[in-house]
Order: sequence, then structure tokens, then C-alpha cells
Amino acid sequence: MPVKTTPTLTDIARECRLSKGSVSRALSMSADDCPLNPATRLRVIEVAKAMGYRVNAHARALSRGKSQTIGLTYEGTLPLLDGVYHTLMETLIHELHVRNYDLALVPIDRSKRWEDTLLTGRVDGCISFHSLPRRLVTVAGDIGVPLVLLNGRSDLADTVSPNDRQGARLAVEHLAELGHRRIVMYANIQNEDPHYSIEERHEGFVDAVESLGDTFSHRFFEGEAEEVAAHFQSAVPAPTAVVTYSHYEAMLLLKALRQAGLRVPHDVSLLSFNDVFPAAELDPALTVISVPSVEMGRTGAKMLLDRIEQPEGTPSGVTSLMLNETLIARESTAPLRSESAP
Amino acid sequence: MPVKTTPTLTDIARECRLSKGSVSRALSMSADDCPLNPATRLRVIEVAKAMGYRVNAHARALSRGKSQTIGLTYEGTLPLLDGVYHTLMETLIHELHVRNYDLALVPIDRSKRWEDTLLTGRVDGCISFHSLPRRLVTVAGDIGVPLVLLNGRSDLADTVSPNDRQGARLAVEHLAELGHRRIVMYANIQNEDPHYSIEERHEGFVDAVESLGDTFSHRFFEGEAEEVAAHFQSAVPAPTAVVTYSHYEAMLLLKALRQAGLRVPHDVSLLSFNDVFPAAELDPALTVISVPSVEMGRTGAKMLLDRIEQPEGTPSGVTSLMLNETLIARESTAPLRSESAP
DNA sequence: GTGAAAGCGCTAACAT
DNA sequence: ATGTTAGCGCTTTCAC
Repeated sequence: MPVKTTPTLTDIARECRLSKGSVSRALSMSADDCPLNPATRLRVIEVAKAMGYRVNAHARALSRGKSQTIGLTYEGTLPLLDGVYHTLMETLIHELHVRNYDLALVPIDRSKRWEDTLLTGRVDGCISFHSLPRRLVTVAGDIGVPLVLLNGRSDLADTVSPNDRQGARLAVEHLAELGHRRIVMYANIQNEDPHYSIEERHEGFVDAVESLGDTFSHRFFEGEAEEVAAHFQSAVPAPTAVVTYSHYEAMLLLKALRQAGLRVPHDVSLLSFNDVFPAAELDPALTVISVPSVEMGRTGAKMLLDRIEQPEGTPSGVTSLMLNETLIARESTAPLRSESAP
Repeated sequence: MPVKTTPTLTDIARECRLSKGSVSRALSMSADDCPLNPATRLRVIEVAKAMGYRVNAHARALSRGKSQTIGLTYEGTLPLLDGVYHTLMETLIHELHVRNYDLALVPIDRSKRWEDTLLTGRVDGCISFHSLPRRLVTVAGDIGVPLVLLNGRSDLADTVSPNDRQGARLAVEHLAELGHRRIVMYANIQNEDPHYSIEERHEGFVDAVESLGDTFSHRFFEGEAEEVAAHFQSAVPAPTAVVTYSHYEAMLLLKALRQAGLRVPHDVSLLSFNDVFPAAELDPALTVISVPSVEMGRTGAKMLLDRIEQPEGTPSGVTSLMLNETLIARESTAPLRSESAP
């Protein structure tokens, strides 16, 4: 394979009988800002195109001190298994590309390679999902690399997150309209430092139920799904609906309820957070509270890039944005049956 | 936030009372290759560390003509929804980091931005999942950027893929040992250009069944899951086991079978390809054929980086590696019941 | 074993 | 409106 060698500014300059500087201006400034004679500018662009010119990213980066790449920083596992992050990622990548940035994956792990990635100037800014490692904040702060946190809470950086309290309210109101009065919530809490959204979804849930009045009751489960199923089976009076923290709990519970001889939605209405695979493919398809992934991606990218490109004065202070969630009704919730238990 | 300014080679040189060149040698050459007095070398390293020195990635890239980043190229949607690619990705990233490369996401879409990413020298090589867009091969070939394809077939680049025929054989043998004789396969073919693995898994399936002898029968379904379920319900004699192309089909079929009044594995044994979420969480947990993701990631990364770093002579020609799959037995397959239908 | 200097390709400040 | 020039920070060849 005969490796073509790309022309450089100098080549174009020679061809155009202009100086490197002018060619650079013609090629990298907008028509408005460019001091060149518009005709010359166009001619240069023409020639450059004809010769297949492309700037050398490294030369530009060295000269400008900007890499035009954003790091996606995350702790632990790639934030994708989760499903919630898939749309978010796609939106993010798209938005970054539109504004001429690439996205690199930067796991924050023990290897410390992430420090190198930041400290050698490979990224102009970072987007974190979920949570913001302190060390990252420190290092990034030291070298002036802006940070944005998506779907998480922090005082240390700009933040865009879904309004889980409002989402929980949506869930409860949906069930209330279907006639349900005794509603429980289930989150399968595994690790010691659970995501803040568990708390917020739970608080929103409690608030919503309580605000509906005395005829409503609520309860929270955080252990095994079987325990929840057992409660539905034996409590008197038994609850008739459940809100799960995520699609994961929904799956566990679906299995447990079925094994306990309870049918969804016939005997129990089940409503879950997260509109991700396989929510729509399950039997029954899940009614869910959907997080505004697209908007989060868009907004997050914009916040970060604006901060990177902002002229000078560091109008410090952090911004936090909260976006509304929506309800998607499917098969797993149904009107309360008239009380005709055997 | 007071942005610290990183020291440069010149700073270290001044401090060490050495030339930039020597410092560069001390800092970027291995002990063996470095012509410097070992003591000097160590001293420089010491000082550099003390002063918090880091090479400037752009300067190095410009000088060396290498970016130390690999592009993950993909067409269409981010290759993660799929689940199969999660482990693969993690392994890949890890392997790249160990050898000092970053990973950037490079969607091949209409925006043509990917061309820029390649042509401006932002990546030293590319890894593709699934399939290899022709335009990518062309562009990459022109500028001498090596390509590796993972989990796909191509004559145009190095390739690492799982041995689906062998996996299919594993599946059939497992069912045969459980006593099943009438086995069907189900793939929900949606688009016109299905992944090659459908064909290979199917061929492997057919070969395996046929090699077992006359007492065995097979059949292939590629439409709706309901159709398959209906067949199990009404065919005489009915099949007793099914192999699905992926976990996705497994889910569809699980639902359809249940709605048809058939229980898995009591009435039908179900075995699926892909050991990914939610295979283990389903009711029943799926017996699956697992693809060697970790090995694929490792091998793929190695092939690519070796090619990038190989000295000179272009020992062209492409390599194709095939890795074996494994069986993970769970709840969805069971011994054939003695023929005691009502 | 170490220094000097010429780039790598581009940008930007300063001329004219 | 365009040319000149001095870097950006590192690598590497060639001298000594």
C-alpha cells in the first residue's frame, strides 16, 4: 500500500504563491473573521481542497494548546451495561462532533493512566457519568480542565441530572389514577455507597404517596425480591402496586412474583424506572419512568464546550440543571381490580 | 483556580544543567537504549519527577508522527446495546492503556467527521466491531492506518472472531446429551444484511444435528417468535428444544412460549447464544453459548498495536484468528421428559 | 556521554 | 490585505 503523504500548509502556500500565514488564515478562520481578500480566501480553500489538504491535528494542538478531544471519565465498569447511558452516549458523541471534538474513554482506575491522559494535555475537558472521583476533580482543577457531571450530584462541577423526585411523583400519580392505594417501592441495594438516585426516587415516592392523603399507604423494601413477593402474597391488606428503582429490580421481582403465583399486572401492577432494554421486551412489557437522556447529552455537551471555549474571565461557580422525566405506560400496570379476592 | 503551568523539557534541562536533548533521552528511552550515563539518566528522572514533569502529548505526537490513540470505529449505533461488546470493550481499553494508547470513539456516519479524525492524524490505528465499512478501509489504507476487525469477517484487514460453528456444535451436543432429538433454531432476521454469524451459527447447528444421525431432526425459523411457539404447540411430533441466535430471540421466544402455555424447560429446552444481561436474570436463567470476549479483546489489541509498532518492512497479508466458545449451563435446558404427554 | 540544532506543521503577534 | 517570524515542546541527527 503506497502511503500518500498529506500536503502541508507550505505546499498549499507554494501552489497559491502566498505565505503560510495567509493560507493558515484562509483555512482556519471563518469568512467573517478572516482579514484576507475574500477572493484569495476562496481560491486558497479551492486549492487546498483540490490538493486534499487536511490540517495536522498535532501541529494545531501544539500550537493552540487545545486537543479538541473530550474525555469520558468513569470509575469502575464502562457505564454502558446499565442501558440508561446508551442514548446519552450517542447524543453526547454527536454533539461533540458537531462542535468538532472527539471523545476518548478515560477509566479512572488504579493504573493512574488517566492522570497521564489529563496531565499530558490529551483532553480539553471531561464528562463524567454517575459520580465524580475526588482525585479527578483535583487533577483537573490543577490544570484547568473543565468537568461536567451527568446523572450525578456534586458541588465541585457543573451538573446535569434528571429530576427523580418529579419522576417518582409521576409514577405514583399514574398508579393512583389506576385506583391503587397501597403501593410499595423496591430497590435492591447491593453496595455501601448507593447512587444518590435511590434516595431521591424513594423520597419522591414517599412524598407523592403521602401527599395523596390518608387512604394511601407506602412501604420500602431493599432486600431480596422474594421478600417483596412474599409481602404481596401474605400481607393483609396486601399492597396492589410496586414501583421499582430500576429495570433490574423489575426483572428480579417479575420472576419472584411469578414464582409466588402472582400475576403482573392482574394481581400486582409494576412500574419501573429506566426505559431501557429489556423493559419493552419483557412479559409483560414494563410501564416505566423514562429519563431524558437525549436532553441530558445535549445539555451536558453544551455546558462543557461553552466553558472550554469561553473567552477569558473565569465566571466560576457551578451550574446544576435538572431535567424532567416522563411516563411510558405499557403492560405491567393496570386498573385496580374490584376487591373480589377469594 | 490557579492553573499550574507544567514544566517543559527545557525547565528540567536547566535544573539538571544538561541539554534538552539529553533530558529527552533520559526521559523517553528505556534504560537499555539510552546512551546516557546511567547515573545521569537516573538523576534526570528524579528531577523530572520532583518537578512534576509530563511530556506534552501534542509536541510528542507532532514530532513522532504518532498520536498514541486508537479509534474505535463503528457504523450505526454504538456497539454496546448489544451486551456482547461490553466485556470486549473493557478488555480492549485495558490492553490499549497498558501499551500506552488511548481509545477514541469514531462513528462512521454521514457526517464525514470520521474522515477528518483519520486524515488529520488523530488515530494510529482503528478497531472495528462487527463489520468493516469499505470507505473506512479505503481511507485508512491511503494513509497507512492499520485496521483490525473484531467479531466480523473480512479479507481486507486482520480479523479476530469467535468460532460460531464450534459454538453451535457445543449447543447441539448439550441438548443431545439431555436426550433431545428434535431441535429447532430460531433467529429473528430483521434487516437485509444480517450479521454473518447468523449464517455460521445456523450452519454449525445443521452440521451438528445431522452428524448425530437419522434419529435427529432440525428446522430453522426466522420470523416471529409466535410462529415458533405455535410450531412447538401443534407440530406432530413436536420439537423439544430450541437454540436461539441470541439472547434477544431468547427473550421473545420465552414470552411467546409462555403465552402459548408451554413451560421452559419443562416442555421446551431453550439454549441461546450470548452470555449477556439479562440472560442470567431471566426466569428461567438461560443456558447459553458464551463468546470469548476477553480473549478477543486481548488478541485484537495485540494484533493492532504490533502492526502499528512493527519496525518497517510491511509484511502485508491479513491474519484471521478464530477463538473457541464455551457452554454455560443454567436453568433453561433440562433432560427430555419421558414421552408422557396427555 | 553529551550538546547543538534542525525540524515536525501550524498559529499568532507583529510588520508592512 | 498579506508577509515575516517567533514560537508551541519534543525528537533526533550529527558533531564533538
